[in-house]
Amino acid sequence: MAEQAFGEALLGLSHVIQRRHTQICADHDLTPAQAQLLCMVKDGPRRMAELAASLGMAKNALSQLVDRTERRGLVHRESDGNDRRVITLAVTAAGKEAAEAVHADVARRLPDLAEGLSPGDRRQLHGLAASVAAEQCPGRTCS
Amino acid sequence: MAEQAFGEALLGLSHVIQRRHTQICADHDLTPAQAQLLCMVKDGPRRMAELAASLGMAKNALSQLVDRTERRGLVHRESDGNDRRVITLAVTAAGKEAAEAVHADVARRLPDLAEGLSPGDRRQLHGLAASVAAEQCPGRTCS
DNA sequence: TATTGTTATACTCTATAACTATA
DNA sequence: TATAGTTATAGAGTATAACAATA
Repeated sequence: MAEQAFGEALLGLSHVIQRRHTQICADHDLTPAQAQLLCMVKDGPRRMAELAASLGMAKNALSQLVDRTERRGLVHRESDGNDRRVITLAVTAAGKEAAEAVHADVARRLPDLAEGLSPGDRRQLHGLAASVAAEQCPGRTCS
Repeated sequence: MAEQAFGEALLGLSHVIQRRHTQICADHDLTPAQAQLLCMVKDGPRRMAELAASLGMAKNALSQLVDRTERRGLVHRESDGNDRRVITLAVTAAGKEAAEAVHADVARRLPDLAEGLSPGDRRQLHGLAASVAAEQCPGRTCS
């Protein structure tokens, strides 16, 4: 068994997680980007600028992602009224349903990746992953 | 501090790793896909079909990735001689240099993500990540 | 003038289907 | 006929730059 450096091990873990997540999203006819967007608006409308910042993407990239997601009937743009420059994004009923289905499936199927570990090791990994993610990217609990 | 489910914690960890890796690749003027390709051919030529299987992508998708990478002067196609259908892919000098630079940078900078952990926790995470990655995706040690 | 969001354009990545050349 | 690889086409994602409307 080759000694694998820490960096490579993290990268390998990330790859298997990403691959499984993409599959889960695809099973619900979603791309990962759209699933993430839905997750952030499923509990109430949010401004475009706020979403772009949370997603770590430029506002124009978000605008294009929203275009595609809106075309699928999963979200819709709304005017805010007070400031007429502002657009808020809300989920549709179909979007909310999809978001919750993916979220449940992530919780159910992603942990399978660690099925080869002992229960104690799984708990360890759970805690360490949460700790690193929280430190590097605070306020980002999304499927 | 919100209780984060295991699936969400894994996803959060994967996101921060992926983001950092993409940045490291970009610092060397590479995309993650191209860096991965370079990594697989940097120690000797490989057949297209073999590469496609290793990368988990269809052979036509690989052909296109190779097109872009070859256009940048990082790899080049060679005929195998024996079977004239076969094409082998080799790195150029520039490609080899880039591959090794990225590889070194991954080893140097990716572990920083875990800098908030104790040395013991880092060792734990290292072992657990390597174990899960090896089980889910054997033979895949690549930057 | 500064801010919010969009449009235009370009490039990467990946997928499906149809294709060429060799075996 | 089967295999190795390519080409055509399309859609998703993201980036930069220029733009429109509102404050």
